[in-house]
Amino acid sequence: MRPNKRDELVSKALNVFYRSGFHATGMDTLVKETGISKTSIYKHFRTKDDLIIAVLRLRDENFRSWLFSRMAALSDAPAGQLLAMFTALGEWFGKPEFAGCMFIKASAEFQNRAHPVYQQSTEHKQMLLEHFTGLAKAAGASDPAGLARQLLTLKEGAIVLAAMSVTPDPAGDARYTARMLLQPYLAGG
Amino acid sequence: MRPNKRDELVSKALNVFYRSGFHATGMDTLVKETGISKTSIYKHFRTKDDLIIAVLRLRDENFRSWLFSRMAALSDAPAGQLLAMFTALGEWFGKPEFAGCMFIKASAEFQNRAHPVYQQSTEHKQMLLEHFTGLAKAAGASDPAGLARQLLTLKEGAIVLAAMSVTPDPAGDARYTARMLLQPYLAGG
DNA sequence: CCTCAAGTGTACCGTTCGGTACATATTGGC
DNA sequence: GCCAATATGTACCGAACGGTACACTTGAGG
Repeated sequence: MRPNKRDELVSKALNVFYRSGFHATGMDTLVKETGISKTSIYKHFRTKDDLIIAVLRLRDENFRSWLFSRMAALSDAPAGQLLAMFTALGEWFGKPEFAGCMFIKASAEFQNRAHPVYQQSTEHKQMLLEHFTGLAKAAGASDPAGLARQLLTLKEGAIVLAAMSVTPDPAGDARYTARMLLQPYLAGG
Repeated sequence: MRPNKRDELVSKALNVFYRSGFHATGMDTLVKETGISKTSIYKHFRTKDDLIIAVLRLRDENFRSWLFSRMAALSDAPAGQLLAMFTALGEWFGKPEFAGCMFIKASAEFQNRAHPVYQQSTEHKQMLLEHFTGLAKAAGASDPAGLARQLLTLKEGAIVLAAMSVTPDPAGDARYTARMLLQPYLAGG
C-alpha cells in the first residue's frame, strides 16, 4: 500500500491553512498539525508557496465538484440548479468547519496580481462563472453571461456575510434575490 | 504646530497594511514606509494589533463617511441613494489605489471571532447595514431590513469580484440587480 | 536477504519577527 | 535660555520564520 504521502500532506495542510490562514501558519506548525516531517514536505514541494498552490488546486477541485453535484442533486432544470446553489450554500454555511471562501482569503493575503496564488484564486471564480453561464444559457436566459455574473455576485456576497457573521441567514437572503432574477426562467415558480 | 504624529502614523500605516496585508507587513517595513521611528510607534501603541485596530477605526470612519456622502450627493431620494451606492462603488473600483475591502481582508487574516480585529470588521458591516436599513425604511420598503441585507450582499459580492479581477464591471452588474430590487421604490424609474 | 526509495528526527542555517533599552536630538511654552 | 515632552537612531532581545544537512529507520520487491 502506498497511501501517497503527498496527497495526505496537501489535504491536511488545506485544513490548517483554511482555519488559520496562510501567512499565520508556519512550517513548524504544519509539521505538528499534519504529523509529516519537514524533510518530507520539502521533498515534495520546493517552497511553502508551492505547497499553498497545491492546496488551492485541491480546494478548487473539491469545492467545485461538491457545489456542482449538490446543485444537480437538488434540481434537474438549469434554472432550478442555479437557484439551488443558494440552498447548497446555506448547507455549507451551517457546517461547523465553515470559515469562508478559501480563495477570497488567499487573494486577500497575496494581493500581487502576478503571484500564482492570486491568479489561481481568480481562475477558480472564473470557472464558477463559466459553469453558471452554461446553466443560464441552458435555462434560456436572454443574457446568460450577465445573469451568471449577477448570481456570482450574490454568491460571493453571501459567503462574505456568512464568514463575517453579519447576518443570520446570508444564503436565504441571496436566494431571495436570485429568485427574482431567475423567475422568468423557472418552470412553475 | 503639532501635526499629531499619532494620526500621521495611523494614516500612513493604513496605506501600507491596505496594500500589503497585515501579517505580511512587519514593523520594520512600517518604520521604513512611514518614516516614523519604531520607538515612537511603540510609544503610541502597545502592540502591533493595537495599531491595526486604530487603523481599522480610521478606515471605518473614512470609508463610511465617503460612501454615505457620495450616495447623498448622487441622489436626494432614499431609494435613489441606495441605487447610487453602486455608482459610488464603481468610482471606487476605478481608482488606482483600490485593493478590495479592508475589513474583508482583516477578517480573513484574523479569523478568531474573539479577536478585536475580527469583531471590528463585522461591526463595520453592521453599521453599513443599519444605514441601508434606515434608507430602505425612508424609501417605504415593505421589508426594510431584508432589502438592506440584499443590497449589502450585492455590495460585498461586487467588491470581492472587483478585488479579484473576475469581471470587468462588478459595480454595474450589482447595480443592475439592485435596480430590480429597488424598482418599486424608485420614483420615475 | 538485500536493496533502495521514501519517511523520520534533530540540529542547524541566516533572516526576520514583534518588541525593548538607552542615549541622543528636536521643539514649543514659559 | 531653559525645561519638558516628544521625537530619533541604533543596537539588541528571544522567538519564530522558511529552508537545509545529515544520519537514521522503515518497508515492499527482486
